[in-house]
Amino acid sequence: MSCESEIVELLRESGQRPTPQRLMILSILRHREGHLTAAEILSEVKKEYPYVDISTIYRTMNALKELRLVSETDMGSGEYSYEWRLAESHHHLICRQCGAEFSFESTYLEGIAERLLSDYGFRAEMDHFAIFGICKDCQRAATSE
Amino acid sequence: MSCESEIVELLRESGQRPTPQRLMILSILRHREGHLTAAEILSEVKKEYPYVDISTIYRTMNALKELRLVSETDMGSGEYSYEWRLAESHHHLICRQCGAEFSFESTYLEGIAERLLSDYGFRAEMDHFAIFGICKDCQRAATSE
DNA sequence: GTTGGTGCAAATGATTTGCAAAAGG
DNA sequence: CCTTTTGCAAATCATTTGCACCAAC
Repeated sequence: MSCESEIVELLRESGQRPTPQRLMILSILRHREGHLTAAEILSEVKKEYPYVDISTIYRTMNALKELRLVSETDMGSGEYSYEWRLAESHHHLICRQCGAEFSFESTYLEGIAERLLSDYGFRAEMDHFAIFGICKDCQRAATSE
Repeated sequence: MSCESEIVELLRESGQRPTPQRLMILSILRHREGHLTAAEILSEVKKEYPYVDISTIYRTMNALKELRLVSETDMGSGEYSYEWRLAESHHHLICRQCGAEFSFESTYLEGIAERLLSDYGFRAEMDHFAIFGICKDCQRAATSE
């Protein structure tokens, strides 16, 4: 991949080592669209190298989180989801009734970060939001009861 | 309290019973500003009645969550925070460097829910958001390094 | 009485950690 | 070599659950 070397560089700069495990994890994060849980990443990596441990996934995710290369999102399932941050920015609508997920473009939230910066001096990182609510279908079902 | 009876009514309507434990929990949620973790609620309730169990707190929070009386928010600490939903709506800015918390008015996000409803038919519940980023002081510290 | 709620203890499940061995630079 | 990372196993920690007893209606 074209930007593989940039990432290796980034890891090195922060005193970290581009081990094969990490490169496999990175490749999976970058080539699979959307968010993955630690367990999902683990099972993908195991296809290539069955000896990886879940702790390595978590340790890698924490390292990448600090480098701001991945985002960690609470999708309401009890486990976190991770996503490559340089993917096209978007957010999620999650129906708390039927569990359906929709994504929407980040343009909806664009103005907010600017206002928070000018009003509070706070540099908000609005990468990957999960917004809970009720979807169209469940609303219809509720009113027709 | 003035609206105590309304809440008791709400519980009854959904087939639930206003037990002393629940009333204590409700009172704490309504009289303490801001968000509380399950453990914090527990220790408050224990001041009055030392036999409560943490499981009762969780069961009550889940019941109140379903009645939409409390919100549950991931504040990034590894445990959820709960808050009385009818409190004045606001959101949180949390600095991921120093951990400082600021709140901001819900007006910032008001337009978004409307747009999500008209564009996607999704009724978003944007009660109590936690937005992570870098606060003013930590930005200043970073640039002056 | 019947249903729902509590306390307790035990289970669960995600995430973290200690440690000795292996690998990177 | 010296430092970081790994795999493994064990620990941790928040949350949930089974169950017998109790309380509300």
